[in-house]
Amino acid sequence: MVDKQAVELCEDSCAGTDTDLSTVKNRMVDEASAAELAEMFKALGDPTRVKLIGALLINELCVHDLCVLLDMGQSAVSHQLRYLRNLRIVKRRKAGKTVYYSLDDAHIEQIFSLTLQHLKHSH
Amino acid sequence: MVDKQAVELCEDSCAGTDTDLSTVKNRMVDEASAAELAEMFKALGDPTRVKLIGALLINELCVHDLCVLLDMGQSAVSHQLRYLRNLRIVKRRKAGKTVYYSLDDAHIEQIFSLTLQHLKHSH
DNA sequence: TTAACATATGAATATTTGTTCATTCGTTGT
DNA sequence: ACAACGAATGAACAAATATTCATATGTTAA
Repeated sequence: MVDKQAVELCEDSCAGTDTDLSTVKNRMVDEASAAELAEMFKALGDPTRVKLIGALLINELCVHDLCVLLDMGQSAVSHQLRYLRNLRIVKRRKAGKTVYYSLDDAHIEQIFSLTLQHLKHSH
Repeated sequence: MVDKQAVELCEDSCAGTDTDLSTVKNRMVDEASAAELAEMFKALGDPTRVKLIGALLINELCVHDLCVLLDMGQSAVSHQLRYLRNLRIVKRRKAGKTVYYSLDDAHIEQIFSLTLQHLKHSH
């Protein structure tokens, strides 16, 4: 009872922001969408993967070239490429021994460059 | 020597993709930008923070209300809000005992909704 | 088949991260 | 001053993560 009252007191005070909580709750992103969004952003939330995507934004490239460009071990690069591939951010094409990677998702480029712009315009 | 040749052989084979590595390297996102991009995306790469932002996208809200909306402890919410505030994704306004949070960055909304669209249109 | 090579993968490890718990900091009302 | 409340914080812990190492695939050439 004491607890409930405390909650209500706060809800009252916050009602001053012109909407009540149930309205916000209804318009909020649902659990599933939140999870998907987070999963997507998490994939982009690592310097190595950002660089991989940044490189593939310019050109289709094989694993070895990505290793040279990022100055990283082959295994590490391969693991991250698999990660990106599982999320369909990146796709691969085999040609003999070498495997070429490229972006699988046009939206990534938009999201990527939109955020790049944002960073440039925020001193 | 043997190693160098191996590298060159691979570079040769990859030259077939119409650009050479030095050209790609020059056009690639630099280390600093990659780090900033990753930092930004990492902030968005967690379900809790996605939900927080999702709620604040609709309305300015106090910590307690966010706790109720997300069904989470006050401490956890507060920690995540600080995280978002350090990256200037979110800002706060004090009013007596309660602190109201809102989005600090218009770009976030763009990035957020662009990615939401993307998720909706990918079966 | 054998050797050489490009890539993939599993296990191990060190680091990072999200939440909880306990406590503290400010503010308001008594 | 005191108690009550909303929010912030630091330490601790469990879970997730990125890289390395060693090894395994699969492909090509000899």
